[in-house]
Amino acid sequence: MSAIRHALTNRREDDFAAWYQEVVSAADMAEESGVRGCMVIKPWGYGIWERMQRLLDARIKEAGVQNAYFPLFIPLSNFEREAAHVEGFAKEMAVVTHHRLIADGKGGLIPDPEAKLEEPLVVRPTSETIIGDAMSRWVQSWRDLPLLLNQWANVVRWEMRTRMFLRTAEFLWQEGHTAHENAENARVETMRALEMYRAFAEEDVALPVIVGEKPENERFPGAVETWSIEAMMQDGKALQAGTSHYLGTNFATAANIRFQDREGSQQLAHTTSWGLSTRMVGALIMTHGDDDGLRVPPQLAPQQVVILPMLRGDDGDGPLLEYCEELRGTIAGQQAFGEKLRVLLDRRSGKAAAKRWDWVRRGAPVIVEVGPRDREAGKVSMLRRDRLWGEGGKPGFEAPTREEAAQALPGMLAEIQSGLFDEAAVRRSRNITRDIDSFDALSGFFAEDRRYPGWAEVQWCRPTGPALDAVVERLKALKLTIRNVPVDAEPADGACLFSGAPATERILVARAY
RNA sequence: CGGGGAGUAGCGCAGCCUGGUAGCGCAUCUGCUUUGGGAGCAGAGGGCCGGAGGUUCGAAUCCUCUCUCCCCGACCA
Repeated sequence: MSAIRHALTNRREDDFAAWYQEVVSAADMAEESGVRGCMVIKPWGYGIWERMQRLLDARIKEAGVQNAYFPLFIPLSNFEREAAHVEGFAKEMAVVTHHRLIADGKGGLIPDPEAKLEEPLVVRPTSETIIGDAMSRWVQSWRDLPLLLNQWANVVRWEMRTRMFLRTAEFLWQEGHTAHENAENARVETMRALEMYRAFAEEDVALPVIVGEKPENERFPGAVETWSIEAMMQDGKALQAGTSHYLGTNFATAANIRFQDREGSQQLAHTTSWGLSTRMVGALIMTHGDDDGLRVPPQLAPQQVVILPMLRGDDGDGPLLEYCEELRGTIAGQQAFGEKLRVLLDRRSGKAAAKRWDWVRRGAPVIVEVGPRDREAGKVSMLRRDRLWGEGGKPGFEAPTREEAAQALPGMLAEIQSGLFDEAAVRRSRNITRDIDSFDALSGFFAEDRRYPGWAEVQWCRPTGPALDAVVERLKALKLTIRNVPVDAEPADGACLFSGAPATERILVARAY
């Protein structure tokens, strides 16, 4: 046993679910709201989401996609138009039926029966239908295409079982919606968005992902093809971190998105949609968190450096704060990742040593503590969140001069960013097995007592219809799902794990969130 | 939505079985001491016990309903 006294009470290896919840609250990210499945996202958690928004939004705009905003409410008749879409979402819709409340005579309020809506409105679970409606008006000619739109919005899906950030009834996301002249162009856009998500996940979130196509049974309701990026959490489970769909002409047919082509005839547009949500914050926690709380990759940290003066409530505080303020200014003048460093001087009274653990739990990448002796020596005490523990179970402080510290920070933050990615990538590759060639071997690999089973990449022959259903059922008995067909996998060279027929491709099989 | 568990101070919990004016630890505030690594001592503040009904002289405690959270399952972009 180590002498380390961790900042959290739950250990990942003991109870991963309890640990996850402790991080969410101990890192001050979010809390329950009293409304089923809905959470309050607190400043530190929302600050991380805002960083995600900023970095992903830049990538979206770089691709020539424009932001717009569409209504929260969708007329029921509008939503009804695409059959598969309806079937996929109808079970989890919030519906608005009245527009006024009246007193119930017992001190409460009830919906006014006189104020019933002629047509109910549904709260968007996603916006294909209402954006399709707009597109049908905006698209008249081939010259109007491609139409590339995105919106940052909240959506509501009445989930039966919710978990903070991972599956909430209301969540925040961006949804891209594009319309194109033909299938090829739409497919190119589908893959562009997918690659954008991969780059965002790996470069900004430090989250290694596997890019691939979802099997038929996992497709978005109404899609022709669904693609995903899949990430491995520290308990070995998979999390879908972003998806991109080629919708064919399904939604164009439903919404009547037609245009006159170059030859003068009417054509249906081919559309795509792609989304990434606050679920990514959950992925961040379960990938980079440790037994002392969250570790935020510097690219996403609302504050990359936190300065903690050792205040004593005496005459020494003034000069010390002055020294820290100068340090803050010097650091803020530095750049990392092409942006000014985000640095906070935490002036709250109280011992630095006590406040330190707040910032450790929140996962600020670098903590700089400064005491009177540091000031006299022109130094600081620096602590990296990714190398928290030093010798003897004590925090691993370093003591550079103030100038050295400021100069070292940009490189240090870049190192932390890539270090977090490398750590996650190593863990993932260590936990993907590729040598399973029978269903029995698969069962054994995912036996109940295996705490961290990881993922299996196996070969199959891409069955469809009832044959696929049978495969899905067999996997379900092992609590497994097909995550995707990785685009980077080796070609098949053996037999299908399920049918014994010659395999056509490799799939990723895992337990999932 | 089915099975199980839980809601009492900011956080973690005891009290409930056997009804009698609400308690502990941490945190907070005040004072003194301490002062380079998650301080010590003393004192203080803070809760209509998730909510609504009911039983009772009296309900955190017993009964009914309801809301929310957690775990397992079903469902699931």
